[in-house]
Amino acid sequence: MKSQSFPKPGHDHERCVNSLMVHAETVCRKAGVRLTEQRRRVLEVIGRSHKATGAYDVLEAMEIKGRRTAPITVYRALDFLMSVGLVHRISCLNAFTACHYRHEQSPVQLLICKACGAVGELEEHKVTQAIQTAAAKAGFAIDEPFVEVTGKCAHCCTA
Amino acid sequence: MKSQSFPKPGHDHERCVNSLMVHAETVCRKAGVRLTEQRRRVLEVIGRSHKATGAYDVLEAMEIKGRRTAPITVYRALDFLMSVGLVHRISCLNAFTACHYRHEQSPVQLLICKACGAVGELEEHKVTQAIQTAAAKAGFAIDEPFVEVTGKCAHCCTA
DNA sequence: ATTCGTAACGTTATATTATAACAATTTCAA
DNA sequence: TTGAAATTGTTATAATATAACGTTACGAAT
Ligand SMILES: [Zn+2]
Ligand SMILES: [Zn+2]
Ligand SMILES: [Zn+2]
Ligand SMILES: [Zn+2]
Repeated sequence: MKSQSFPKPGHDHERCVNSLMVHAETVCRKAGVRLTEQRRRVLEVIGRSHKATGAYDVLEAMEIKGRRTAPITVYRALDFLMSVGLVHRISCLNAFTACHYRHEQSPVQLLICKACGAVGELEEHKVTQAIQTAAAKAGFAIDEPFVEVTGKCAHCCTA
Repeated sequence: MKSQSFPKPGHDHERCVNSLMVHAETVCRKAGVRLTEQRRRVLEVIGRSHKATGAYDVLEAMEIKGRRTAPITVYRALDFLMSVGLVHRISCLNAFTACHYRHEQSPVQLLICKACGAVGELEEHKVTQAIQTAAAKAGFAIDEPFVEVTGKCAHCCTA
């Protein structure tokens, strides 16, 4: 029901980043897990935009003076961040996006704008329920529903 | 609305394959596109099971006397088969599955059984509509909705 | 039947994404 | 303090996908 719109172009993204990192601390503390330096760095990089970010883009962005960490380091951090819901995987792009919202692990629908690359999120119970109902009719017990929708966001539609 | 159930274990799969290939001919003829030898071979391999098949599994299965075609050949055939709706991509698995059904390009929901690996398909308008409604509320113009659901199929639930 | 443009395929090389295996280090609590 | 578990480092490799370009096959028009 709680429908999160796309971030406006030109918004103060610093605030998104700050809020994201504070939120991350909270989430991890509550869950009794550790937001280590590596995990924080990866989240920071992914959070720098609302677009999908590839694992190797993260890797590159984390590079300090030509010294880069190994891919596995990024993937490990990503796995962790996904496990606590701070990052979503966008499987149709083999990429990732930071979750700037506050849903609590309930299924999300990802909207991917092909024009500007931004990723929006919906948390529509009706969608989840429709899937649930349809699956049940087929006797299928849902583990996890992945909904990824490509298209054009509101800002790009009017532009 | 038209809900396709999972194929029963032990069903006569030869019939599925035959039907699939006949259907493929029809579809291609109607669309005025060519179901070439390579494309046919790729579809045959993927159609051999109701499971998700990786591109390199196809490649391996197409091998004749140690002579294997190049990956690009398989990917090209896959792109073609997807374009005419004879194959679906399962992006959460980086794999593909033959479409044994007769929906006409309308959005499909893929059900992936983690127990037996089988892939079922739904064509629930209610799901598509719920997504459409939710997206519209956010001002998002849908290009294509991808719905992939992992879980346990009816046969594996009772087993 | 010949010609010509396009679609399909072959060939080689390479890009991109992701994980395996095992050692070293850090953390936290008993 | 010390020992088990979690995290990270290091090296190597697996798995998935595409680029570039030349050749062949097909089908329509002359
Ligand atoms: Zn922002
Ligand atoms: Zn956009
Ligand atoms: Zn079958
Ligand atoms: Zn099953």
